[in-house]
Amino acid sequence: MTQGEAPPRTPRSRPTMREVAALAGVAIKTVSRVFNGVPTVDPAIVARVREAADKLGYRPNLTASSLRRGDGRTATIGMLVEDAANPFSAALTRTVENVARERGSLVLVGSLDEDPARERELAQALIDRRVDGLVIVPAGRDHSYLISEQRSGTCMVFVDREPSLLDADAVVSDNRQGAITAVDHLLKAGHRRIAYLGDRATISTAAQRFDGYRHALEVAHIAYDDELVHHTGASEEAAIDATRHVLALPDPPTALFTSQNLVTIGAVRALRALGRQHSVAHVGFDDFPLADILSPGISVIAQNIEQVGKTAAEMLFRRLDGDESAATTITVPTRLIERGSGEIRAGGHHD
Amino acid sequence: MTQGEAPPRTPRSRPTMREVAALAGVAIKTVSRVFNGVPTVDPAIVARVREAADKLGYRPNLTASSLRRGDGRTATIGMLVEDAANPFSAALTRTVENVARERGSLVLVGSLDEDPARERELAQALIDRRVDGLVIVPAGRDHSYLISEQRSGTCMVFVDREPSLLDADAVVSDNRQGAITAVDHLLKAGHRRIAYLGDRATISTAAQRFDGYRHALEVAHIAYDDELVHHTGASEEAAIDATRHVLALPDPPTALFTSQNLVTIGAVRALRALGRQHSVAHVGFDDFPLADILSPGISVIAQNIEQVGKTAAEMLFRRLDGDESAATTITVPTRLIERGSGEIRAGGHHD
DNA sequence: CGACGCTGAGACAACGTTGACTGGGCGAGA
DNA sequence: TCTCGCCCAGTCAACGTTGTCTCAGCGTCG
Repeated sequence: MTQGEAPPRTPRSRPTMREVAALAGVAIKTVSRVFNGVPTVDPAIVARVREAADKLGYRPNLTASSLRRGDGRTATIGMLVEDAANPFSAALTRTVENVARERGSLVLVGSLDEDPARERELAQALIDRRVDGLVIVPAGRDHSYLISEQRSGTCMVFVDREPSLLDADAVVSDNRQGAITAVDHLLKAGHRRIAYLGDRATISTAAQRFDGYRHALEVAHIAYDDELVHHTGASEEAAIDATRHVLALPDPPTALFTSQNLVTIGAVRALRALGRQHSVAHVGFDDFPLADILSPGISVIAQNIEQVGKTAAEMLFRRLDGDESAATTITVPTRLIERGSGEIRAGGHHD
Repeated sequence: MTQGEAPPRTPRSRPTMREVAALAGVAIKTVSRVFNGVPTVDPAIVARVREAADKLGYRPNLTASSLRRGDGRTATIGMLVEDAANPFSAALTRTVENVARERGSLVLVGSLDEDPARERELAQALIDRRVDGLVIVPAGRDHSYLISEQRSGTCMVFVDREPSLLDADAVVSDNRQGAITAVDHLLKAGHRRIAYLGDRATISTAAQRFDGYRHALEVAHIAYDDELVHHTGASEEAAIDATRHVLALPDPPTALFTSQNLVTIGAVRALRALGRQHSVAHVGFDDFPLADILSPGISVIAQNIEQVGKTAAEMLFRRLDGDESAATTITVPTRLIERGSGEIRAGGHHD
């Protein structure tokens, strides 16, 4: 099998309006009118054009169309998330996609892996493709590079974390209040030594949750103890180590507050490995699948991801529709889900 | 606040090469050369152009570029999955994105929700945006509508399920062999009555897994019993019902083979609700997070999603690079992960 | 019967960019 | 000194589409 044999290996490239027009015996502009649903075309000609288009397998070229069109819209929005594979990002992507679909738009996704350089690169790549707008879960702490894009008319909404050095819309969860709720819940169960295990404090959401933790302790007149606090980064292994470490202290915590998904799961693993899952109370930030099926079930502060994503996408499209009002940050409340682990009382077992 | 106040609300539209050229005092083509890294430009002019571009916040318009360019490539590929939010699709998307990124491409995603009409619509939407290629986890059973697109030069690779009525590349997991392995494993543990709970049999992967189940039983000379088989669809609730139902039979199964993720989780829930999780053996198809942390841990047939996604993306890019060889289907092996639930012996408890 | 308005279709240019070609300046070799 | 060729930047047209304008045909009304 060398190369010669394929006989009807057709033109190799996509048919254009010109070819459809030629086949239908009309002007190219008429084909354009047909595909844009302009009503002032003779039905007989519409039929002829459609037939010719079908025969050729013609599909309009939206990139050419958007280039020529007045508004230059591409009916495509960009979405930058931490990692398309993680459940939080995936759920967010899906809700944004749903809103976009209603508006006839598609979504270009990119994963940042918490790398600010990647954020810049991918944001540029999206802008170079002239997406109509951007939904960003930012990795970096300096978004001034987007100022000129914003001025050039690219709409953008930040999600989960607010923009820095840039004035733009944002939709975030109430991280601080969520953390306060979690810690209050543990305090109510009688705990006085509550450990904090969380992501790196440079990540703004982690910082807010940590702030909530400190605030709740302060209100309860409990002295802050550095030994009970570990900013581990988002990794199960590190969380396992940190959990083991705090539980091995001379005066160990009776309760854990873990402020991020993977940290929560690491803590769950460590507690089970130590056989302490029924004696150490535990509330995690972020819900996760099967949290209810473990024993004890893991109590969590759940974010309303659907509402966050939906709100963000709707904000973006409102901007695209011409809303010029001042940039806002919308805060979406979290809620506590009691499943057992957070209800273990100090100095005793859960029922 | 009516409308008049914003003072330097600049041009509102993006600067073009023309404007950069004007500011730098060169021809538009020279700007083009600079941004394309053509070496035959005086370094002093390069610097002047770059400076002008920076001052204006110029970013090249890739859609215009790809329109004019010979190959018409958009450096964008399309990816259609079942649901961007589910872990399988999300993991797949991410591996494809990784390969695409190396090639300077971005990924447009769309969720099909098992709806063939949506598959068509979204495939068309992607093609209308002139993606360079398509990675599809198909929802429908008739892909002939893609024949003309394929002939027009759009490359496509099917993932997880093979194309029907279309000759195209595919990358799939070895569903049948995986199911055989699962059932064999249960047979080895002494089980003779093994229930099958799975997705609708119209879904090809489900059909293949069911086929593996039947084959393994046949080889073991175990009569097929219709009562032990439920094609529930991919829903936890339905799986819970089906599990309860088979376990309530006069001659109930001693082991379950669940052929899909949500079905597996439903079965897990049902077994726990009945307190039977330590007496009924269980192997699921598809791994899921925290399967190891349950007790017993859930034994599964794990797909190698990363390899599937990577292989598919690489195939696609090989086609884009001009590979014209005949369409192939690549089968990626699965592997059994023993965690406890699948090792429960017939008529007894696991160690 | 002629001017007028309306309907429906084509001609032309332009969106932002790049491929193909042109042309001026300059150094080298005859 | 003249010519040839090279280097570098510019001109022009085109990618596939649509906005704007034009124009032919036809029915209407004074």
